[in-house]
Amino acid sequence: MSPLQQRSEATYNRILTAAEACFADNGYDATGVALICQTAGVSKGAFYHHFSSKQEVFLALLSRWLESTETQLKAFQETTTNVPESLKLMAIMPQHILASANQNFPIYLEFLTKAVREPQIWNATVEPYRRYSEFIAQVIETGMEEGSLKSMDALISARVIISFVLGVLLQGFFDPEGADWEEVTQEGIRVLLNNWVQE
Amino acid sequence: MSPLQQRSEATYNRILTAAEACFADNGYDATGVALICQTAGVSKGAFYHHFSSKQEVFLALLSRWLESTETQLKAFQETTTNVPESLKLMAIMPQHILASANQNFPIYLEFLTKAVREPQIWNATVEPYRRYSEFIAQVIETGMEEGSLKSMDALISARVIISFVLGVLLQGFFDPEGADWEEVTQEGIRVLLNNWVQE
DNA sequence: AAATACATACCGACCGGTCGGATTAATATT
DNA sequence: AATATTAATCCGACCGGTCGGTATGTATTT
Repeated sequence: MSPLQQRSEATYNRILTAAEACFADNGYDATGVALICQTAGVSKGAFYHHFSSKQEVFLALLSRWLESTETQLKAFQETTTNVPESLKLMAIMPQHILASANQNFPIYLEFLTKAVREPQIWNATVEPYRRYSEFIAQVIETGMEEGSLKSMDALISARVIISFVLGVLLQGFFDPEGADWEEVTQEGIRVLLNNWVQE
Repeated sequence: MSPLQQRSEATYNRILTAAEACFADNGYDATGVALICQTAGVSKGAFYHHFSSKQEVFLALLSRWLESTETQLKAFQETTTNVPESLKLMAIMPQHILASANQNFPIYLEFLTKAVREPQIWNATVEPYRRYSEFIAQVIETGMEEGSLKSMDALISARVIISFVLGVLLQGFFDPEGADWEEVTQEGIRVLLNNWVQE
């Protein structure tokens, strides 16, 4: 890669990470392009050289996030040994993902609010989410085949798990002091699995 | 009430409902005061006569929503007879609340996103939510005392239920066609209660 | 020299909020 | 009952400022 390309890519990333920070701090609308440039230490010309609009940065951020979660999911697919155990692990995973990237949570919320009105964003958000659901359903079905799980509607159960995890996530973010969310997760998963595991 | 007061209150409400619709359609930031006025059939002067700022309308809307849910919750407190059964009912309730007010869901999301950054909104949102949690916890404790529920940590279990319901709500809104969410709710509650109910 | 990468100055649209005044209604006065 | 006075309600033109985006110039690399 030539030095010019290198520099170009560097500024591109500077803009992206700066935008991520600004969006997280102030929200999408309240964040001006000028602020992003200033934070990135870059001029407006550079910004519009790399991105055609503010929304494009937003979309780039979105896809980057989705890719990373997708990757983390794939990583789990390989460590799967015992089905109930891996379900337990996968349920706890999002907690840690978000714990490590807690300051970015507002952006994800913003993604959701935008997704309501912008079909482009909706697709980009919902499609990977559906993959996630089906993946979990598949794990459950594997468990049923190997006899470690009772017979049931795998997709419904997958939704139940995801719903629970999602809810804990939301609450944990908004009211971190409100409860020991780690414990809540444990208890919920315990109860759910306790019902589904074949003795 | 004098005719003048009547008219005043009428325009006040017109502005509120217009704002609710506009916010739901376009989001908070994208909704200009001018649009709200136009929708309400009211001048800008009238608007700023009743509200000191755009944000104040938003807050008024928020408190109105919180009050209504609070009321609906109180209503349940009185129909409580059998604890497991009423838990089941209460879990289904939010579904119907939101099903009837589905077009307003984006606003609630907006409430949440705003709550992240504005302490005033955060307080107004989290405080009633905590009341909600404690209310459910209390119901559970009642069930434990009367022997219909096993002995457990009531608050943790309450969070588990709420998490699950919240998650279903979110998913059901964003991906209504993705699953039979009614069934998912039923199954989740069934599993949870099945574990907690004293045989 | 040609192209890529960036910088600066600037435009036009828009938006929240203000302001002076008009209109309506309630009250006091005659 | 008619009129005058006051107060509340509402109108809409307008302002200050912001913001996304553009036009144009410069520097650096190939």
